Amino acid sequence: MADISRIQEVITRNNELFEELAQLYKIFADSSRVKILVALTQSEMCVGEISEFLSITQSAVSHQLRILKTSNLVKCRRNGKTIIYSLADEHIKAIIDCGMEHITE
Amino acid sequence: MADISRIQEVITRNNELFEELAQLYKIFADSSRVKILVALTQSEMCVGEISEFLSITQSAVSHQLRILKTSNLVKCRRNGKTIIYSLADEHIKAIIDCGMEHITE
DNA sequence: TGAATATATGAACAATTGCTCATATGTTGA
DNA sequence: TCAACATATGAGCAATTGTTCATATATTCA
Repeated sequence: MADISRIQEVITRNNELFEELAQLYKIFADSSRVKILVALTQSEMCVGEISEFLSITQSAVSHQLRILKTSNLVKCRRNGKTIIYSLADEHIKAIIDCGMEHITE
Repeated sequence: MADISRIQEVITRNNELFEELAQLYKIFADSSRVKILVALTQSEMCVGEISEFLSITQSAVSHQLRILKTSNLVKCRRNGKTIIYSLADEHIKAIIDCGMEHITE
């Protein structure tokens, strides 16, 4: 039996942290974005390639990539006419693996 | 440089798995639910206690707890008039910690 | 320079979501 | 049995979201 009011205080004090945490999970909370991120754990890719295997329009992919980029989960570089996306850091794979472990238990 | 069509095939074949993964993250994608889950990592609690420190109505908490329960993230038991909620398993803390690590890097 | 190709952006819309309000259900103790 | 308390549920609503369509921007190459 823990002291509830102490827990309450911790939650309240770190309120913004938990808002931010929810915000992070919100990005993983869409299957298109999850599939994009999973694909990018294997290899960098351009928009057209992603669009093709997700069976959604180029526009939709572009919108999702913008969300991922704004959240610093992916980065991109231009290569001629195409723009190549890749994961921004290694944490992302860890987060995916962590959720995966819960599902496939 | 990996073989894109192989990646595409893996994504397509495991399609439902990624849908399920996104569904899992969707549950963590709300700050009220995150705070509830974090609080429950510290101690089991009844609905009234949760409602109090989240500053949302008992009804809202109840709705969220139903979502958490349906998704098997929390379990509950009755104790007289109150109903006491606790985490369903230890994975949940792991998922939270994993996201937290990304934020506080 | 201008057509072709690749990507980004904005508006619009349907679907989903989290909340509140009102009320129902369930439990206790007098 | 009935009032008081704790929790659950359903309807309704505003806000957010993911997509498509149309169009803008950027790059290459003839």
